[in-house]
Amino acid sequence: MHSLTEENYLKAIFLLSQKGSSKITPTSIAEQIGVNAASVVDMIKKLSNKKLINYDKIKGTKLTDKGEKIALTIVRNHRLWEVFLFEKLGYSWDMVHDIAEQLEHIKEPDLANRLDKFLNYPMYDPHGDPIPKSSGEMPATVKTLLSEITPGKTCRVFAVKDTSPVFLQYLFQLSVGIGVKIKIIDVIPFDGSMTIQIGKDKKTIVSNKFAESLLVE
Amino acid sequence: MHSLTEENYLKAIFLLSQKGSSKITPTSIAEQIGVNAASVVDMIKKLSNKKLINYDKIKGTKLTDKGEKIALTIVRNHRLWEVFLFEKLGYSWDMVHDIAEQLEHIKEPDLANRLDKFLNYPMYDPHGDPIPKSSGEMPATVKTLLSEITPGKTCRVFAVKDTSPVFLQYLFQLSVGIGVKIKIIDVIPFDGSMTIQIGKDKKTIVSNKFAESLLVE
DNA sequence: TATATTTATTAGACATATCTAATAATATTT
DNA sequence: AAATATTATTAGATATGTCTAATAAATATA
Repeated sequence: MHSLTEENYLKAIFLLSQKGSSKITPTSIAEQIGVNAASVVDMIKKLSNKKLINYDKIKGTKLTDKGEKIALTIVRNHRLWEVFLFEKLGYSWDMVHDIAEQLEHIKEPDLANRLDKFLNYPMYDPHGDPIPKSSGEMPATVKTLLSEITPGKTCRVFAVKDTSPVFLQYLFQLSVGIGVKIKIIDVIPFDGSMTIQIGKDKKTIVSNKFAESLLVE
Repeated sequence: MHSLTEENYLKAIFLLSQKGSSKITPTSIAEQIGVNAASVVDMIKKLSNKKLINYDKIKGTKLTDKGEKIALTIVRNHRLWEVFLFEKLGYSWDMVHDIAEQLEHIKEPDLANRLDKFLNYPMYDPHGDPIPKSSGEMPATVKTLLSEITPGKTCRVFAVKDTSPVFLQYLFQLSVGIGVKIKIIDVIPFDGSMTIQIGKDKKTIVSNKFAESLLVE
C-alpha cells in the first residue's frame, strides 16, 4: 500500500504535468509540495522502486500507468470533496482547497463514487477544474467563465460549475441549459454584473456570482 | 498542536472512561487501540508532559479538561461523519465506523458545526451513540431501540436515530413524534417486524428496520 | 573554454511512533 | 510468606519522512 506522503508526491507530479511543465525535476516537485529538494530525491528513489514513476535525469519524472491511476484517484477525491464542501456545507471557494487536501486521502474504495452520485455527478470542482471520472477519463479543461467574456461576444454554455439545487433552479427559470447561446450585452464595472441575452431575445441582468458559476466555450 | 496519533490515544482513554472502566491502565489502552503496551507507556509520558492527561500508577489515567476537550471534539467528528455516511451516502451501519475513524481527524475548526447543521442536528449516530454538542455537552446515553422492547410493554419515543427525510416523512405519516407512546402488540420472529399501537388506538405493522431506527425510553 | 551559478545527490542528524526483549514492580495464588 | 503470574517500564532497534550541510554534476555566462 502507499502512504499519504507518497500520494502527495504522485499528485504533485500529476498536477505539474497537467500544467504542461516540460520537465519535472526534483526542484519543481520540491516547490510544488513545499519540501526540501533532498527529500524529493529520496522519495523519487522510493517511488521508482515501487514502479509508480520513471525517473530519467534528462527527461525528468514521469508517472507510470500505476502511478497515474493513484494520482487520478487522489485528484478525483480532492475535487469531489471540494464540491461537497462548497455546495453542501457552504464553504467559500478559497477555503475548500485546504480541507480537501486532507479529505482526499480517506481510504475507502467506493467513497468517491458514492460522493459523486450524491453530488449529482459534477464535471467541475468549484474552481472550474475538471473532475476525473472513476474510469480515469478527464473532462476537457474548459475553464472559460461567462464572467470572462468580452461584451459584444457570444458564447455557448458548456457546463455548470455549481450544481446546487438553487442554482440549477435559477438556470431553469432563465431557460439556461447546456448548449444555450448567451450574448454579453454589457458589463457593469462596479460589481461585474452583466446584461446578457439568452438565446434569441430573452434579455436579463445577472450577477457576477452567476457569471462565475457558468462555464462557457 | 496534537498529532493524529495523540488524538487516537485521547479518544481511546475517553471511550474507556465512558464505558465505565474503573482504572485505565497502559494495558487497557493498548488493547483498545491495538498497539503494544510499551508504546502506550511512551505516549502516556508525552501526553502527561503536554498536560492532556494525568497518570497515577494507582488511579490510572485520566484526561485533563484540555485532553477531554480534544477527545470530545474527535468523538463528535466521528459520530457526525457516521451519520453523514449512513444517511447521505447510504453506507451500512457496519461500514461507517472504519471510514469515520479516518474522517474524524480532519482539521478544520468549523467543519463539525457545518456538518451538524447539514445533517439537521442529529443527537445520535447510526449506532445509537450520543453525539457530543459543540459545547461538549453529551446527550443522555439512551440506547434502547424500539426493536428491543418486549411485546406487551409500552414505551415512549425518545429520539430518532435516522434523520433522513424519507424516515422523518414516514414518522410524520404515522403521527410518530418525540414523546409519543408506543405499545408493542406483537413481534414476528421471522423478520422482526412488529405490530405496534401508536398513541391511543392507531395500530400498524412496522419493519425491523423501522424498529431499529427509533430510540425509546 | 574556463568560470560561475544553479541543480542534484549523498551523508548524517532528527522527530515520530512503533516494535521486541529484558527487567522491575505489582498482584495473585498456593 | 513464598512462589507464581501479571503488568509496567526501560533499552535498543526499526520504519518513515524530514532537514542541513557538503559535494558532485550540469548549465549558463563571461
